Amino acid sequence: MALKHAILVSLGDTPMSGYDLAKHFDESIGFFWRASHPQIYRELAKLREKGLVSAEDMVQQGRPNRTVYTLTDQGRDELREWSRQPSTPDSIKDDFLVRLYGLEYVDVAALREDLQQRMEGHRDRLSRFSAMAEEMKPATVMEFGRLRGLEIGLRYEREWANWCEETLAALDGDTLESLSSTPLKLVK
Amino acid sequence: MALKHAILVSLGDTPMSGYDLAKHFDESIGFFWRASHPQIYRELAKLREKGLVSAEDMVQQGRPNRTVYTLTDQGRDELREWSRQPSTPDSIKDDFLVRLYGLEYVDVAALREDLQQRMEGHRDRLSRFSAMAEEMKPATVMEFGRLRGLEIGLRYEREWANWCEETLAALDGDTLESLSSTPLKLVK
DNA sequence: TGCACATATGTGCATCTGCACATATAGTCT
DNA sequence: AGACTATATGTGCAGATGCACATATGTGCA
Repeated sequence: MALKHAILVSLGDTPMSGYDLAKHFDESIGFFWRASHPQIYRELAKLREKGLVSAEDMVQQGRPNRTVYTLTDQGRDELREWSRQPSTPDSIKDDFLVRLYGLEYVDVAALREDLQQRMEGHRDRLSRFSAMAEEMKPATVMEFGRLRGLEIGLRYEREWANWCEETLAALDGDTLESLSSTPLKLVK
Repeated sequence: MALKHAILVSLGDTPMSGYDLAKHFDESIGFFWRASHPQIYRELAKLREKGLVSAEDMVQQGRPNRTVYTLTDQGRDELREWSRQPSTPDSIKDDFLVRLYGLEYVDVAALREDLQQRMEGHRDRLSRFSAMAEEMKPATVMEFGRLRGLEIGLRYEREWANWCEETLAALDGDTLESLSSTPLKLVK
């Protein structure tokens, strides 16, 4: 469970409110670990109880008050402890690939639409990541790590975008029509 | 939720028991959607109740009896219905990348170990996938879809393996030592 | 005045998921 | 005879997750 740790790391950069964190997850660290705001608020409450973060109420004029959380030394210790455990292997869970796996049972027109959407998403992120990576000149250990993270994100998006394009071309062309539609039988 | 649909598609290939399905998930479709055996048995019970699969008890000699499940026409309809909904965007949840993002707080020796492990895993799967892809000569629509799935899996593993190697080299070299260890401050 | 919107923080509920544990049959190995 | 392995199917529980909904403040706009 890295939501906890993603929050701790984020708060290590700078103290933040739950609201800030939610936005931060939407923008930067969210590529590695997504989280919704209720999830974040709930987790913050737990972290506070355990003393891994400290909380301070900030009065604001013109806007509702905020509770700003700060990483504690205990939180830092927890991060180090956690980093000594082996990471859980990455596991893909992709709706779309399950459809492709069962292509015979699927509405191909809808799949094509979906694929188009995906491709655009991957291209968007690819260009955003490329721009970000070019700006980064790592001067600290942390920045080095983040650039490496950006780098795998970039490659991930690039491969997906290309794959979508190729797959779309194959689906639009006569590839499908040339194939038998007989469901395959697995050998026992 | 594609576990349901991953099961339906699998049963479309050939009727299977829960035990068979669990193995099948470990081997083939599991690259797109992982599932443990309790999860599969529970899901099967639900699918049966809804009439999306039918069940038949098979008496075996020398081994415990099995319940074999078959995809029904209703199940096929459900798959088509499902395929018309847009797929849920793929979301990465990676422990390891969160650590890299918070590199300053992390035990780098442990991270290196972890990275080595990862690289080996990716290389293993890469060579397995390559071998599988070379054997495949798609003759049906279904096989075409599965080859495309294998193709993205292959690229995914290749990029990860390369990235691991590069990152490991950077961590083993003097890259880190040349960097300041001052935690970066984010601009507000 | 009324309404939508951004900020800010939550609760409630249904499911998904992972992990440990339970149970039963039959073959193999020492 | 006892232990181990493979086959086969589950239960129980805790934690993660997603989604809808609730609530409060202040600004801008028609």
